Amino acid sequence: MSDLYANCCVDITLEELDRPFQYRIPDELRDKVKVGVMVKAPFGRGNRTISAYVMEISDKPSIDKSRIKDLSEVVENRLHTVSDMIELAAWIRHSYGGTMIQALKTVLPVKQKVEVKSIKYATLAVSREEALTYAGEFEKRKTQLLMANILRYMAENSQGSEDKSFECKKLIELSSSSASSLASLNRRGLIDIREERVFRSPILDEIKSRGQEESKVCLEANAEQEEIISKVKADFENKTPKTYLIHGVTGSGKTLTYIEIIDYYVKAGKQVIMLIPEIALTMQTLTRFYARFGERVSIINSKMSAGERYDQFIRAMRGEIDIMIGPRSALFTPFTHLGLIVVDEEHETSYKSGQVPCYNAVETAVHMGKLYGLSVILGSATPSIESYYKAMSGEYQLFSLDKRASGQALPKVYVADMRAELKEGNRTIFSRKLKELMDDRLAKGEQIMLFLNKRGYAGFISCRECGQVIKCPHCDISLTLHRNGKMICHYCGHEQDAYRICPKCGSKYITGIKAGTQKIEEALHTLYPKARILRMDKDTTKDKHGHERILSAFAKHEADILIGTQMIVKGHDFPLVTLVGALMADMSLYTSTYQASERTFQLLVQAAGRAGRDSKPGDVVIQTYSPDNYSIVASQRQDYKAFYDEEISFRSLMKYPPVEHMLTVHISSKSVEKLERACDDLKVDKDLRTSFEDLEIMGPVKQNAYKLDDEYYQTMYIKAVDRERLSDFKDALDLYGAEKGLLSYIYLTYEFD
DNA sequence: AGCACGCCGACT
DNA sequence: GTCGGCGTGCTC
Repeated sequence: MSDLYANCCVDITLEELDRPFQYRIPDELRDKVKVGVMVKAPFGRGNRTISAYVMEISDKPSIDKSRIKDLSEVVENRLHTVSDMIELAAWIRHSYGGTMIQALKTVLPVKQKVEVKSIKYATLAVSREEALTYAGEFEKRKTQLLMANILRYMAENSQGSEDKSFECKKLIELSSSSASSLASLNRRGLIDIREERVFRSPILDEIKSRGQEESKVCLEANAEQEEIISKVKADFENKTPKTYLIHGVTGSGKTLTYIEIIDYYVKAGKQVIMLIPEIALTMQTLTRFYARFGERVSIINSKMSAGERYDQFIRAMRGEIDIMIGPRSALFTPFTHLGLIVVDEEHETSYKSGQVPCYNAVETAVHMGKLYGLSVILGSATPSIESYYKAMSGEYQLFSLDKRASGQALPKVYVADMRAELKEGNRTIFSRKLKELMDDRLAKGEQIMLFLNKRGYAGFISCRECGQVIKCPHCDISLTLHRNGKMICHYCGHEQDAYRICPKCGSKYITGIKAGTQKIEEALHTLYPKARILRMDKDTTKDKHGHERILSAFAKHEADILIGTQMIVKGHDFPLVTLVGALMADMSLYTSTYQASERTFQLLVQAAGRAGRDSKPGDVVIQTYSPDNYSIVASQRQDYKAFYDEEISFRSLMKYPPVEHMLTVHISSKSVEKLERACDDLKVDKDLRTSFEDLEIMGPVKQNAYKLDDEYYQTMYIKAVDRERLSDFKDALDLYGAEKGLLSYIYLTYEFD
């Protein structure tokens, strides 16, 4: 019998090793080795044992037979995953970067080894004086200079505290020595090396059950909902599954629609994954699913340990459950008869992973739909521009739910023009309309939420008299004020002196805007000495459960007014809140990203949705310096379509996604000089530019936070009509870095759209 | 990443 | 000679 070979992906996260390695399958392992299984194999000169995943099995060797080693063993008792998952991992690697092993690990239901991420620390094992003596001797011998460097550095930097510890990686850098000299010192017993496990900080504990049940859940689908349900059913029966986008205003009964469709799939013997932003994983939603599907539903969340999550995956694999509900990681539940993926609140940013590979769960779900022939339903009250654009172009089928299921009216929204308030002598933070409504609610004993939009506060410059915000003439993105008195665009690098007077109206009230939740609290105290006020921001939520403590206190009506930033507008239901004030609503309009308007609109619509959830009607006051801006106007009318039309014409004019595609390249280094030299070279490199003439390449330019954690950053933006060209550019840039030998001290990270 | 190999200066 | 630090190169 001829030999069989396994092409494996080794479990070492390193660019150079990100390619298949081939091993011979020994006869006794033949029936155990399958695509997707985890194996142990000898690797490197020392034949140390490493883990690997089998990607492919073939009968011919791809390199000289003598160089191929045997697999040592198959790691059993793990979930074997179908080759589909490997294809998916390959797509994730290609689309979002990183190494294959990183992509595989996000996709495969592997019992993560309790995040064995650890940091090593070194401590002097001898006194400072002795260390210096040793260093002197090492220097004398002229051959152990690096060890001397380390000792000297440690001795000099541990004044005062005797057993100060140094992070090994940094120590090596700062004392310009090497890993082997550090190991040598350890062997000699001059230093101690201690390893400390680092646990990733879990996503804020925000899901604690609220305990209040939704009183009137409509159990019957109405005509609007029924139309969606029957259309999706029909597509399923005709075996033409599609991707659908449901645009439904708050309270229009999206969840009921999902439940009906899910029920249909489950009855047809299919399994379902439902993604929910972590923040919205409340008891309210979950109890509805339990009520309908009972034990056939499972939930995973970030509070669960790796082991608990793994157990749920095993249940899914065995077919013990039909529905998995969870955050983005639930997307990779290893169902064997998956038929449908639902993504609720699809516009939420938490669907983008923060770690490599930075996959977007919405895009990935849609891709999985195509790959495996699944129906995919995306739902939101404020769909992302990307998704709506795809719905408009016919890639997704669009459904709208325009009416509230209960027939209740949407809150009344007022816009307060803060320029007019100033002109008419009101110098306080609150507009007269907001003040009037606050008086009223406090008198009635109803609750108020004040939402301070601080998102992306980055020192942009605006005129308090006319509301003019200074923007880049090339990018239509607000300029940021730097300490040196210059205004800079960090997309294209445009730079000019800061204005002293407003270029539009000549007013001298042109400044960077400042405000904070404390200021608002103080103002409220003066205005309403008797009102009970809660403030939620970084200061008041420092301790572990600060967040929940404040929210539950407010829910119990222990306060009349809640002040906070973004964190108070998402997913919390407070039935007694009948007034929402959005202060500085336009703040997020001028962040330096092309999504500024989209974020603003979404935030305002969501904030507005907090008012009048119960029987009493709600009011909303939006305070702004730019009442004419389309995101403000559209959010006042709660008119998504109007907002979308304006926004998409802006995006196509400026060639921003989704009309065209954009790649952000972060270039970083520990050394300023090396970074600047490399970036200057890059700016003028002909080869790269001539082979990518069809792309618009901007930068590299210095970032706003130029230095971060001892690392210096510059950024490049590349725009292209075709997304594939951006992937090409990424590969070319990687190659450029490798050829010029830059990669040892310069890091490149990529971000698409 | 982590290991072995080999160069080269220093010391017996 | 030979010991050992430290840079280099490679991994099926």
